[in-house]
Amino acid sequence: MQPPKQDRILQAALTTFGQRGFHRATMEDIALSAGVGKGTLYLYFPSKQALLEEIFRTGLEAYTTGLQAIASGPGSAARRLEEMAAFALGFAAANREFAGLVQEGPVGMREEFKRWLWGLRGRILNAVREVAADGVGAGEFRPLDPGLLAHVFLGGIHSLAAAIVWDAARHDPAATARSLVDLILAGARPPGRHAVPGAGAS
Amino acid sequence: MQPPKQDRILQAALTTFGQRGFHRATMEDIALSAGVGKGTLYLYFPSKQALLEEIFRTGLEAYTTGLQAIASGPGSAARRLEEMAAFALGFAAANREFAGLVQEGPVGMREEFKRWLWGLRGRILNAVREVAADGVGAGEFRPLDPGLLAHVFLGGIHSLAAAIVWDAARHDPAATARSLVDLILAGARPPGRHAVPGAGAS
Amino acid sequence: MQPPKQDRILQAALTTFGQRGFHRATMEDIALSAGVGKGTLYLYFPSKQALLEEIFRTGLEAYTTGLQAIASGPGSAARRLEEMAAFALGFAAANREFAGLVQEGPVGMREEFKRWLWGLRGRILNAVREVAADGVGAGEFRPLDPGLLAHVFLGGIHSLAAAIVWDAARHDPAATARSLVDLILAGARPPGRHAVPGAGAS
Amino acid sequence: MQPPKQDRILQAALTTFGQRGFHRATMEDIALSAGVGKGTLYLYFPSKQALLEEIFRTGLEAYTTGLQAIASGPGSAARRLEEMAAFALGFAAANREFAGLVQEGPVGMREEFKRWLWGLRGRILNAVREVAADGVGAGEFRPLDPGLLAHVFLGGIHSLAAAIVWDAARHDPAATARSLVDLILAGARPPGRHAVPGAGAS
DNA sequence: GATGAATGAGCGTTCATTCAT
DNA sequence: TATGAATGAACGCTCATTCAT
Repeated sequence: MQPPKQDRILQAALTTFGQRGFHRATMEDIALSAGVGKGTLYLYFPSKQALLEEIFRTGLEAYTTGLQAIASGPGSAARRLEEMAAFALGFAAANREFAGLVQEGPVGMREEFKRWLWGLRGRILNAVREVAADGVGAGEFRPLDPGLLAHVFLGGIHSLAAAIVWDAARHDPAATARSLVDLILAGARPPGRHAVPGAGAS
Repeated sequence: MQPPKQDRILQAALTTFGQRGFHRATMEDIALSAGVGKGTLYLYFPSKQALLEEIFRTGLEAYTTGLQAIASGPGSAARRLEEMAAFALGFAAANREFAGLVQEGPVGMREEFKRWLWGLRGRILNAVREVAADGVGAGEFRPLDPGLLAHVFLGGIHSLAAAIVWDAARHDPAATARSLVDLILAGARPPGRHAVPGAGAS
Repeated sequence: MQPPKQDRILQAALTTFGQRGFHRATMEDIALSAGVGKGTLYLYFPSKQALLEEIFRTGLEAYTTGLQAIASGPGSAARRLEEMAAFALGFAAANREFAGLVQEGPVGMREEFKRWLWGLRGRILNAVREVAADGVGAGEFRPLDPGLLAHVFLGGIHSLAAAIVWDAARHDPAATARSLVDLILAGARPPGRHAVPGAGAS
Repeated sequence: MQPPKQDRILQAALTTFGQRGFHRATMEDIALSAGVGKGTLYLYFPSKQALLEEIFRTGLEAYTTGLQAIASGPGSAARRLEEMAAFALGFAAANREFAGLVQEGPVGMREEFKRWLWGLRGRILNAVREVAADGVGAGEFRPLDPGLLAHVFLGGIHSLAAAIVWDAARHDPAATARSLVDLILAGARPPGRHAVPGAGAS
């Protein structure tokens, strides 16, 4: 009962949405879990939708901001990628309920909010893209499509995050991040073997 | 009115679920879209849930089977990865509505069906993992964690697929697949530069 | 498949109504049980209601007619009452499904049909009433309200019939009829004891 | 709006079920009649079924308890029978709607509840049976089957009650009860006339 | 502010009935 | 005559939201 009521409600909503899914969760469930009356929810949030959106907004904003801060921070491109990966995986591990909810997808959201989500996704992709472009500019990376690297990097992270959420197994975000970045930087081919032009189309 | 009624209904359901989301779509919407009476839906599918699950089952089974066939087919590991990427991106491009629906996530599905989905996901990851292991065994790839490669590979593909679905822009699956695989195989570092132990902390 | 189709349908409807109750029985159930197509039912009966009413009509008409025949037949009043009781109990025992259905009551019947039923009930009460009046007129019975005797007589029979239907136990209609009539004719008091005016207030 | 809402709803349900029959009555009808919203019904009763069962339970429990109290009370057997008859007929007259509903039969009830009803019926029959057995034991009645007397007694009462419900005519429960019991006690035969052995089978 | 009783729009599902074959 | 695929009106029930206290 110590945290301000608004936070208690958000936490209760997060838990409830996570457990039962957005549509199966009722406002009564949430009120019960928050230890407040049903009507009280509406003093702090105008609707069930708004509750969900607020959770998404707050959580994803923190996630995005964290990634952007690292992206625009100091260090080599490789170093920053590794930090971003560690941050993202650590975020998922530290916020399983939230991560699970996000994986349920943009269920029943207003079109407008879906666009905001898509924009956010773009901001994250952009952050990675810029790091990649930095790397290319600095000669740290070979010339490559920064956008493609962003998809592979983030896609890999989110796939791993999904596994973390589902398996409930312990993972070491830092170690996983190191391996992931190593794979992406060094590639799968053995050192010394060069790509043969046109090899892919043989 | 030519395609058999069951297919008309599935198609209508796919479209309606895709446009409005599972929960907002009503059986009446679907019936209208299929050009049949509401009761007719129940002659072919026992419930709204079943309709959704049938769509997922059919589509994802085809997707998974396609990937598995390539994975266990002939060709070098690199070659197979490229074909799988091309197949996956082509599948998403050719089935935008379905791909979009899948991205909505397992909304409101029975726990049992969620487990089936998760198992399917495992089968797909496994297919990639095996190709990766083949590559490592044949010396085509350096020693690496096949599971990690699977996450990076599939994560990258699904991230690109999401972009394809949203942007409605034209993409060339084959070309994108080539670039993607090239990046993963060769890595982001310039050729000749080797990973320096501890380089990430420069 | 030998009995004419109309009878097969009626029999199937009787069984199905009896097993599931009128509202829970579906026309499909009945068609299945009769071994005909659903549409065929409507060639013989205009509606589900009509099917039920026809069953009631046929069965109750036979019941009523049987009772009336005995009532207006030969024999002493006591003798006729005994025959009527035996007939009624035998009818219930021989037509359990039908008797059970009747005990479910006039479920969902049109007001018009309910009136017909009520009229039928009146005809049966009248038949007994006339026998009672005969008995009084002939000095076989003491002066009494024939209508009251009709209620007691039929009420007793129907209460016993309900027990027969529910218990599925074997009963001997003739013996039960004899006991029933004996009780009603001789009364519960020991022979020789006369009703003492005001005795009830002792 | 004065009686507590639960009672208003029960009353409205009783009336509506009585007028339209259980299956034709809709929850909306009932809500309208009770002057509350449709959803409100579900705050007090979990389902339409439950509403019906509650009506039956409450009413029949009162009826049964009343009869049992008289049966196990003081007084001669004859006296108690008369009081029970008066109570039963008075109950029907005072609760016409309820009595009519009961006569509709156990429509659409769960098998479990039907068994409860049947058990209740057994309790009532038993109450009468015990009074009859008392009478026999005390020499007040001649040796007779108490169960048979119970069927005749209750059957007669319920037949009369049905007439009361349908006719909407004024009846005097006490007087009718007196006549009924007199008939059953003294029998239909003129005083002094004894049953001739074998007469029934002549 | 806080509550929870009350509301009623909305939806999945059933099934008697129709009608093209 | 016989069929059963197709229909859509009808209804029980849920739950987000409101508002009197």
